Amino acid sequence: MCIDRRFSRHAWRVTPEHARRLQEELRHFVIPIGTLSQLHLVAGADVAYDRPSCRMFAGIVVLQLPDFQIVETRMAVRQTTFPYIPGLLSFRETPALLAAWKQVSHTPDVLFIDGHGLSHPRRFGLACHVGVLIDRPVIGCAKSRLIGTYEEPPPTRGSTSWLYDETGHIIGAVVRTRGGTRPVFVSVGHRIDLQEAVRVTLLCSKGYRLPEPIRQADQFVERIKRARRRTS
DNA sequence: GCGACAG
DNA sequence: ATCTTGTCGC
Repeated sequence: MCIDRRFSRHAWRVTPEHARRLQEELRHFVIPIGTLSQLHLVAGADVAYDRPSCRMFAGIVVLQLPDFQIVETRMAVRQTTFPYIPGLLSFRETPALLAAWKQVSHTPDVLFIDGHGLSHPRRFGLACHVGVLIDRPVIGCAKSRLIGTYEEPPPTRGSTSWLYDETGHIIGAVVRTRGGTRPVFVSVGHRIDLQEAVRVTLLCSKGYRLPEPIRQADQFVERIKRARRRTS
């Protein structure tokens, strides 16, 4: 029986209440400023789940610019130990992502994470959590909204609009990385400002909706999962 | 109580 | 995220 089913019955180390308290504590360590002095190596991180075995496959792919050639791929497998709860995603995926990160030898100039950063209920989404722990520039790039309001950006590639919180403060950007398709939600993860995050996201978008680093990480973990689906 | 809700 | 084949459209 996997953790998602045990959830309603009992036992984990960190309860949702505790997790939220930790986010309120850790949010103060996020550095929402900074620009990249160079952009030679970029990386993307993502996680895939295998329902039946309750395992998760975290992967990190490092690419070199300007050709986007893959220079390194690393992965880690972990048993799922925390349920998916909107706003607490990092407590589910961070352990596996960190395990994969520790194996990376080509330290990238920036890391793209598949999820939100500051555009989060407590301003501490997955991108911030991972960013603070590895203390490296991280950009949060999510495929859908978690919180905030925004106006649909023009349908042409490169157009953007801001994402605001209930107070009217900017917490992220809605970016059209490709014409004719839904935009992505970019936010600060760590050690980079929003403007720079948007700029780099567009620079790394190679004709697809998802920035190339994340798209590659996506395919990578998907392949790993299929290849190991029958092993235990 | 009702609707929203990253992956 | 995952379950899943073909199909409509640029």
